[in-house]
Amino acid sequence: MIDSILSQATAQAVKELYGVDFPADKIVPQTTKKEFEGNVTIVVFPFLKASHKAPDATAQEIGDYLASHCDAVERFNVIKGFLNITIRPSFWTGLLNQVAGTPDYGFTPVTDKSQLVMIEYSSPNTNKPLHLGHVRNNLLGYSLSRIMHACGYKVVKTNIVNDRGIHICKSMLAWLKWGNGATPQSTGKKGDHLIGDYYVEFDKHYKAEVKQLMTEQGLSQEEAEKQSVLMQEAREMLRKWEEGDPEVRKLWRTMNEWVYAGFDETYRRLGVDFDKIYYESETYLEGKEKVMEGLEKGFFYRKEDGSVWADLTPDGLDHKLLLRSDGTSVYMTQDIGTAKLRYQDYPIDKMIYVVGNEQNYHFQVLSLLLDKLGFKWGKDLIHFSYGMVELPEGKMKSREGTVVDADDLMDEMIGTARQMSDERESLRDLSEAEREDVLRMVGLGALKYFILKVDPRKNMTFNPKESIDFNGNTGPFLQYTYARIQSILRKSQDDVDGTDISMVAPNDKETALIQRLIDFTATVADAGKTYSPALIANYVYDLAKEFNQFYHDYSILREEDTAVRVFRLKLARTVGQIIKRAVWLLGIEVPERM
RNA sequence: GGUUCCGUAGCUCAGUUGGAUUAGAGCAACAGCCUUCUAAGCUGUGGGUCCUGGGUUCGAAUCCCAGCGGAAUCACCA
Repeated sequence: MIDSILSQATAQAVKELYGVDFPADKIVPQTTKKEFEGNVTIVVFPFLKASHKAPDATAQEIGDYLASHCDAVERFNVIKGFLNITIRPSFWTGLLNQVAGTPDYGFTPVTDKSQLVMIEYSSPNTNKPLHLGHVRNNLLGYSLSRIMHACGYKVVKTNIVNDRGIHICKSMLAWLKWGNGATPQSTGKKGDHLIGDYYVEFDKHYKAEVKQLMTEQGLSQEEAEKQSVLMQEAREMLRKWEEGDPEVRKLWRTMNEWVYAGFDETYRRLGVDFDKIYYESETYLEGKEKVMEGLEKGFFYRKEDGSVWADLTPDGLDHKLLLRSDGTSVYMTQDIGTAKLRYQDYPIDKMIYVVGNEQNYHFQVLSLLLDKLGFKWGKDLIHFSYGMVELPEGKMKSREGTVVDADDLMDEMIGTARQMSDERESLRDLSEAEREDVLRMVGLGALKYFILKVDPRKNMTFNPKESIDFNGNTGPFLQYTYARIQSILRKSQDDVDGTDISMVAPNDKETALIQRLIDFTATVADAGKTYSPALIANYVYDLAKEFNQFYHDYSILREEDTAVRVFRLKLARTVGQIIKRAVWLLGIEVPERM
């Protein structure tokens, strides 16, 4: 806001002084460094070619022009090529009023004309419970959906559940053999964990069998794996499933229901949800038709053995298999199929897939294929690719039992929040239920912020022993700042909105805070353009940090001048509002006290 | 080997549409601050060849090239 006024005015100055048209949007004013006087800085080096003068002389001339032509500018100083501008006090209070008075500040409204973006995330397999890697996926996807919404898109959150295939058959087989009819009810276990246990059980017996074959019959590992009775039984089960064998289908349906009940609980606790869920069992045959269509149109070709391929060498990629020689589909074919269904269901303008970076190549190929097949959003599909979550000793490995389970992790986070709050007074007068709610918000806030503040592209390290912090650059710090602000507001007697504050001259800390509040709009827009929850996270931390410093340096309630007191209250309240809005974009809740 | 991504403090990470003698936070370490608006906070100290070497220019952690190190991927797996 202040930025655009200044860049417009500067462009005007350059035109009038030097007769050169310089695009205003190329002029990006910056916040003045703390060591120098002023609020906003314009770097004049880019204008030197137009002015044919030394940097400081150019800055001086532009400064003079701005001082006489732009109301917002009170005074300025020049250091080398840097023009530091001090904004008029009344302008600041006006800006604060504007931010405070805009209920949807920073967000672009969604209208009938808005584009529709579909975001696919989560996409679990139904043979094991969610772990830390899924948590990263879910939190990123959900936050992204809110950011896109804030940027004015209609958003459809979707989940494609991988509910069929050999992995589920393994669990089913193990359950039949060693389960003794165990159910979530009979064991008291969450359904997804129960099924996960049988998946592990299968793997254990399978490994033992292979080992036995190798030692007793002297087979190579490859041969042993081929001869494994257990694996053959699992394959047999998959074939029966595909034939629609009623027994197998019934068991499959029952066990999947258990898993879904478990997933639903995990999703609910994580605070994520979906608008539309697709099941692979319902979509995996769909892609075939599209591929055949592409074959007829000559986009693809058929090999002698009957398999269908796409030649992507003109695009710098390889040949890609689309249909096996037996006519069955592969992963890529399925993704084409779900794309088709989705496009039937929704008028998609933009598609975002939140999927780990191990599938970068897959999505490069998918984008080309969808484009060839005539999906208008295919070419520009976004693969929101994120890095893995690693443990200090390396990757998580289910075989070695080093997987960090999502449910356990959430329990631990809430447990830690409970421990820390036991030492505190501030929650004493709340009811048991209210207190638990706060602990839940804080524990999950810590987890969510920990994951979202990191650049998604990077692999991140999670150390279970040191666990996630609650101090410093963390979710609880943001929540604490918000709760502290609410506490001040509860204690204030002033009529915040009915008092005139236009004559207040803000100090440096206050102008810095107001500037940061204004920046929220640009930050949200940037986050939407670059698909980056981390941008929001780091923005809101800076804001909260700045407020806490202000809080310690200047009293608010004890300030004697009413106008100044009210101005500060309003500032604090607005900071609170923006923190709440910003962390909402991350899927983090804020408690009124903590 | 091909392609893509990453490399910043002891650790976890910001900063990358090029900007200010001094590259920022947090954690960990050390020293302070609770009769005072919530100490999950604030202040200070120590800690860096921004992987290396070139180049581009008024100016490079940021852009380009080469190299080194790490990750992912290159299946009739998903």
